[in-house]
Amino acid sequence: MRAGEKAYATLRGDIVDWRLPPGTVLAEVELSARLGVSRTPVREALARLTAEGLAEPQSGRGTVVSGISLDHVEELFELRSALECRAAELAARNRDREVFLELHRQLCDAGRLLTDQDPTRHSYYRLAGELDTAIDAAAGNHYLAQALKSLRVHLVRVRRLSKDNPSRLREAAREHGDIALAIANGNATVASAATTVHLDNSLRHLLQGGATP
Amino acid sequence: MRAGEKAYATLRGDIVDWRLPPGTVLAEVELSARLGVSRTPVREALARLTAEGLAEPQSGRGTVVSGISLDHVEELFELRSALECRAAELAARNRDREVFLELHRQLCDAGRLLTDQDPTRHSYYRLAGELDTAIDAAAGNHYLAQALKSLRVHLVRVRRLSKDNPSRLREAAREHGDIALAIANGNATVASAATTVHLDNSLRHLLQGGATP
DNA sequence: GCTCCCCTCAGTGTATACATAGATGCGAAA
DNA sequence: TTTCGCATCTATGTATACACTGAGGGGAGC
Repeated sequence: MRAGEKAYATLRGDIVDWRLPPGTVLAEVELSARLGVSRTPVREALARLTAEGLAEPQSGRGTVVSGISLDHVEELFELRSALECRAAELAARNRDREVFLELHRQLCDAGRLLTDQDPTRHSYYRLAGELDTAIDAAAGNHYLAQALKSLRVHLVRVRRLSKDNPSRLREAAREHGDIALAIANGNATVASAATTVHLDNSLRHLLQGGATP
Repeated sequence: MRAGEKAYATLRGDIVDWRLPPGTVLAEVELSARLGVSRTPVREALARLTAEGLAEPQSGRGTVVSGISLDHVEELFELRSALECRAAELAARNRDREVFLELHRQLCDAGRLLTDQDPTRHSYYRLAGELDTAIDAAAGNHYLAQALKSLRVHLVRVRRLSKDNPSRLREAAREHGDIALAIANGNATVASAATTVHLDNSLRHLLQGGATP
């Protein structure tokens, strides 16, 4: 792997997983020593992180990990809602019916995924991610997919703001199932509405300190 | 101005104004010679352009100006519609009534701006830009504004795909006036609907080879 | 004559040296 | 004692040298 790519991936992971909390100073010389590469690829990585909004230039000198708080979450969800509702509408028009029926079946059955001893909820989040991927693919819009991709980075960070809550995750799985079913049925209006409902529930639980996938 | 900033601004302008058409190879050594800076700031500029989608890595080696065609325009407008409709709704809720009433007045009077001998339609596009800025500010959503900002770069490129059409511009001004009025009235539903109508008209005229601001 | 392999070269990837600007701390003066 | 100014220093901005990879062309073999 290229050194610049490695530096970027490492820093991005560290920021998203809160190993580098907001406000952390990203000094080029220190990072190049820690990551074992020279300053040039580190600079490239910092530029990419800044473009994504994960880092910010600090008063014209230096770079710091960008802050994210519950104040920002409402704005983030407003954008998310706009993008995901539209994606769901487009997906409902162009979808492969069988794909979303299968996702619907799996999501209805997701309760089992949450009863086992998987503390990271890995299998659940993977299924939710598959729904996102399927919607992006069915929507067939490169620009929309790109906008959603850059948005999801921030959403992963936000997820760490609060603890997972099994009962909320089960509700969320059901809501995801509603979305998948509406898309399978080719009903754009219902798909958009189900997405709106899901995001509103997620946001409220998140602001209450509950779980919000 | 910093060399990297200068290189970025120059290349960005050249790409947006079609002086560097899609497919143009952006070679680091050639650019550093042409721009009078070393390869380091050129690399920084190319990285930023790639992140914005104005340039693309070519088969793992080199960078080329990204293509944009009428095939992409529909996708671009789909994303634009999702973002601008939501922005209009938010603006309608939080707006300063007087600001948008004033914009409405100016837009209703925009016919005069188009009758004079301004071939670049500078004064008209400036007014349209003021409406965009006012909506972004009233919406009060940093993430949404950022998404719209990165989208508008591509829209400027698209504008060059077709010639300006005075009669379409006059219609567009009226549509903009409708949007401003709905926002001034605090009616989110109408603001969103007016935006949808405006974008649909713009897209259809663009695809017919007419003007589309 | 065609195809495959090797050599060359061009251009990117990385490292490092040097320039420069902003910040910080210390000292002096009011 | 406090404030202002200067010096120093640290971290970034830029340039350049070197390494390496991938592509393209030419030659040889089948």
